[in-house]
Amino acid sequence: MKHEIKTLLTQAVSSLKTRGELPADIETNIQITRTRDASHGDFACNLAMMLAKPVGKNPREVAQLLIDALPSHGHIDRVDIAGPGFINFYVSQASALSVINDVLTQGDTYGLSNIGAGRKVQLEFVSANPTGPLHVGHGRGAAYGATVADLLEAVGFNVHREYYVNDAGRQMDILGTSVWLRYLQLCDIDVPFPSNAYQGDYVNDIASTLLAQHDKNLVHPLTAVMDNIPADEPQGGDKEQHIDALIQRCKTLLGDDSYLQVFDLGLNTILDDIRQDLKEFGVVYDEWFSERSLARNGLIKQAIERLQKANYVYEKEGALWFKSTDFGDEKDRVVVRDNGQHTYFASDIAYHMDKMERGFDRVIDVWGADHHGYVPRVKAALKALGDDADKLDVLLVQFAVLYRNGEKVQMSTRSGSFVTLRELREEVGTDAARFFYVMRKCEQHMDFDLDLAKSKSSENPIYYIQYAHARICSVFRQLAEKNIQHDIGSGNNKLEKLTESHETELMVSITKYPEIVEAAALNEEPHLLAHFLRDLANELHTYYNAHQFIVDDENIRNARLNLISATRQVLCNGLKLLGVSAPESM
RNA sequence: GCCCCGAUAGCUCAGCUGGAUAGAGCGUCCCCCUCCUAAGGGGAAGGCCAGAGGUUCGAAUCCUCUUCGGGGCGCCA
Repeated sequence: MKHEIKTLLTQAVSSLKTRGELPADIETNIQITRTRDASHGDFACNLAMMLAKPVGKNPREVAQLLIDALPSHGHIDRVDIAGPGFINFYVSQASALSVINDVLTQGDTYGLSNIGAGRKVQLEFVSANPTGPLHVGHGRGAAYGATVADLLEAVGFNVHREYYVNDAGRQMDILGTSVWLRYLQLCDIDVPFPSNAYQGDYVNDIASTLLAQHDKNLVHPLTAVMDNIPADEPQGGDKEQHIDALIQRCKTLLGDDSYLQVFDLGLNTILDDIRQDLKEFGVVYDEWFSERSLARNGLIKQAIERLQKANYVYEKEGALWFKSTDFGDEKDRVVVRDNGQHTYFASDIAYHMDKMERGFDRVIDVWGADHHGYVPRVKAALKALGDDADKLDVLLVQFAVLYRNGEKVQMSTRSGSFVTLRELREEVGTDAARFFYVMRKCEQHMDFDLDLAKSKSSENPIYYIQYAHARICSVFRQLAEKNIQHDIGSGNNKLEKLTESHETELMVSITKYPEIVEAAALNEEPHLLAHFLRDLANELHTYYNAHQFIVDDENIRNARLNLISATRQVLCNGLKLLGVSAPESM
């Protein structure tokens, strides 16, 4: 309807232009909005006020010109000028009622559209280092990314969901070494555990598996392990030097093959856990992209060579630097260190180069807000490579700060004292977690009150929405118990019986649903849908309280049943898009 | 020091990208089940939209500055 009105106005403007009543070169930006107040009709347009000044007439005069030039339309009863020059459109009742049948016939597909026209979008999200279980901070990125992906798919984009696995680098070496040290402890070697190693229990579990697989074949005496290792921080040394020396010692004593086995056991165990965790959270991927594969396939080398060829790389103090300042970054960045190792940034350049080569129309990265400083250099690299950096959008998700008993929960992966996503799901349930995470705009800091989310009381908006859905299902169960048939066809013929204000409001909301899905998808703002569903549930509950559905008059009964059945369908479709279940009873 | 995000009811947040009288939930107070789930509904109170300028027919929304929060700025990953 919105689009139809816009078309009508566009026609009006062009006919006024050809008749010379509007200057031919004037620019129009036609915005149709839904009115907040029913007394202003159903839709409003501010075009007349925007044209008033350039045309040199008062807004109400312009509005009258536009209305006179407006082609007639079967579904519009009346067009008024109101206030300072708004043009208000009144939609016919028949048109308003028709939405109910639309929903009932379209079912699961109501709200879907094809605005994306099959364009390929790649969405990379979570991509947490596989050095430990996902924590609640990752949960927000997971819920947000998955929902944006589903929304984009709902409006017709071809979405490719991807997880970038950081299976290379120092953090992973620390993990491998942590596993080995725990393994030594299991083998009664009294080796001190570094303060900078991964402290979590899961490291012990992996070490147990290692012991089961290799018996004591990977054991080395304490003296060999600790010989000449610089002191750890608690002993007055440097924790970084301490762990790095241990990593080297681990590699030397085990040899390449055995080291890789320990490393891969840690990596795969944790990755499997992450995969399972996300799956249970309703988050699935099309691809798990390995960072190590970049080097293996020569992509990093290729990326750096391309940058060199384009003359954006120079050598300084033994390292290779990328001239990102040529593209607006604050300082140049190292891509290959003086020890010959490429930096993480070099991997990222290669990864993004590869994304571009895979032919996506659009590439979206969902990152934690702490990585915001990283955006300019990645975009700079893409520009330097000659790619279209505008194809890349980085969505920054702010941290979720947890509160327990009114106090901030401190989180640290290293110390092992964090709340995992799995714990959160077990405490509050997947539905509530998914919903809570996307209830806020992603750039909004979020206070996640664990106690509140845990409490299974009416305070939880997700229960409120699910309850509305279950309530409707319950009505139909009652109907069946009373042996009354719901005649959809007859209800559809008697929709004009739906004259109560509650009913009209419900219909308007249902009509809005496709617009909400569209806006939520195109703006990457799932919270719009979350809020819409809350409002829709509220209208349903209000209606439920004010009127009986199972009444003696079968015309009214069937019409009302059609309306609540359509409402149920919209609630169900919306919840599904948010990754939340729609229970039939509660 | 530089950069990003935020500031709206007592609390947690919306506000459709500049529109008509700024909205929800929670909390507080009052009311509603002989009736399809009271896990619900209705009503009341509660606001200098952080502050000051600017842009225009019109600003919570856009721009600048100030104040106050949160986060980030490595040859770490």
